[in-house]
Amino acid sequence: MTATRPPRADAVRNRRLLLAAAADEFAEHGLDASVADIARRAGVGKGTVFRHFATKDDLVAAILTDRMDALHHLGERLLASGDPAAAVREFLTAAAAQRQERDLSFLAAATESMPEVAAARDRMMATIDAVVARARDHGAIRADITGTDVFLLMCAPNYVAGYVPDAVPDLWRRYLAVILDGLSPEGAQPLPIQPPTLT
Amino acid sequence: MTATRPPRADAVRNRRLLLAAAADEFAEHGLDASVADIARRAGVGKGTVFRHFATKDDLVAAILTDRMDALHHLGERLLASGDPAAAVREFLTAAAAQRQERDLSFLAAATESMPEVAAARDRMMATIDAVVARARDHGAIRADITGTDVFLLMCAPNYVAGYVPDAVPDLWRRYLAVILDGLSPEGAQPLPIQPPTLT
DNA sequence: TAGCAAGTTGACCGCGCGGTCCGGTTAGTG
DNA sequence: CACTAACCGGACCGCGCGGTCAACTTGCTA
Repeated sequence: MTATRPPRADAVRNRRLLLAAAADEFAEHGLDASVADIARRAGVGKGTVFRHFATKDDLVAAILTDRMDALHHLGERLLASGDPAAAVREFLTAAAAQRQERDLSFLAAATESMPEVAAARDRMMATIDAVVARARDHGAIRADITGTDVFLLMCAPNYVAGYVPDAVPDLWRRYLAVILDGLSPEGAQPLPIQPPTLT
Repeated sequence: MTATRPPRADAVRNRRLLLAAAADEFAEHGLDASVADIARRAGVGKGTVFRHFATKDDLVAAILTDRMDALHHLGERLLASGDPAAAVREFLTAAAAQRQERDLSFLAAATESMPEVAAARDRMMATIDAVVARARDHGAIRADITGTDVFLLMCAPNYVAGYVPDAVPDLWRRYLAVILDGLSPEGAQPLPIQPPTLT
């Protein structure tokens, strides 16, 4: 048996500091944020970064899985609540709000092949599927929309709003509203092209 | 007076080769595509790149202005044609098709501060404003949508479709249809947040 | 066809990156 | 309290980048 000791207190603290600093640094400078800057921001040496995360990609993966799991848990809570239509609306709103605070969506492309990230995404996808299926069954959203569609459309409001130079706070709400109108059964035209499946 | 000679024939050819090679290389490797690779792909030396474009950013700017001007001219043609609703639909379809062939939308962020790019964007924006205003006046799209809104929403279908791993051709059409339904007056809920203005 | 400005080339430069490594430090244990 | 394994820090490495330059080649003109 590998009876591993619990990690030292400072190691736990530094790991948390590093994740926070990295999220901030990536949000400000994109994927090009340097490991040295992240270490400086966290107040530790560069070597400490690589002790906790073998490569820069592993660090990115850790941030992403944390964020996706947060949405996963939110989805489960919404499923337990009553209103199927509100659940979809609130899920998409929360996802956009998370991205508004710190837009890290570009990190997804960099780590799509890492199994831990894929697993977290699958967990989140399963929850979205459930939320969307329930709303569809209640006629709260159009019949030809799948969970995968909603997953893909999730990031669009922030992406769109991000093109405005001096960040208008909450502008994403405007485009989320447009997309929600597009998802509603009212006045829906038939969709071309079959819905996609992931992996 | 500065009576400049016309450029030499090989210089004109190389400039064209470089723009094409750079567009391909950026589409494949993102903004990180190296100048050396672009030169190799165009079949010229690295020095030649910097003779035509003072910096890598200038090269990016040249590609972007070309593409935006193409859409600008399309918009003008659509304005001359009859159907206001079809004009919006066709403009957005063409914009998405351009991005489908080679997605270079990420280049915009890198050069947003360059005046020549801003000028090309403003030309395109003016055309979009006209196309959207005409459609709005005819009741073809909802009353609370502006040209800037459409400009911002333009890239969303490709962005959304781009998250699917093994590129489903024309998947963007599905999400363009969702957004077009969201832009239609039918079943439109009031939008939160005022429409943005650029610069 | 002679002359030359314009164009081309690839070796070269400095820089900052991701990642390594080892000597010094410190938190937890018996 | 003394010991030690885990942890930390930052100098260091090799690499590939954007950009420069001086020697060479070539399309145009008179």
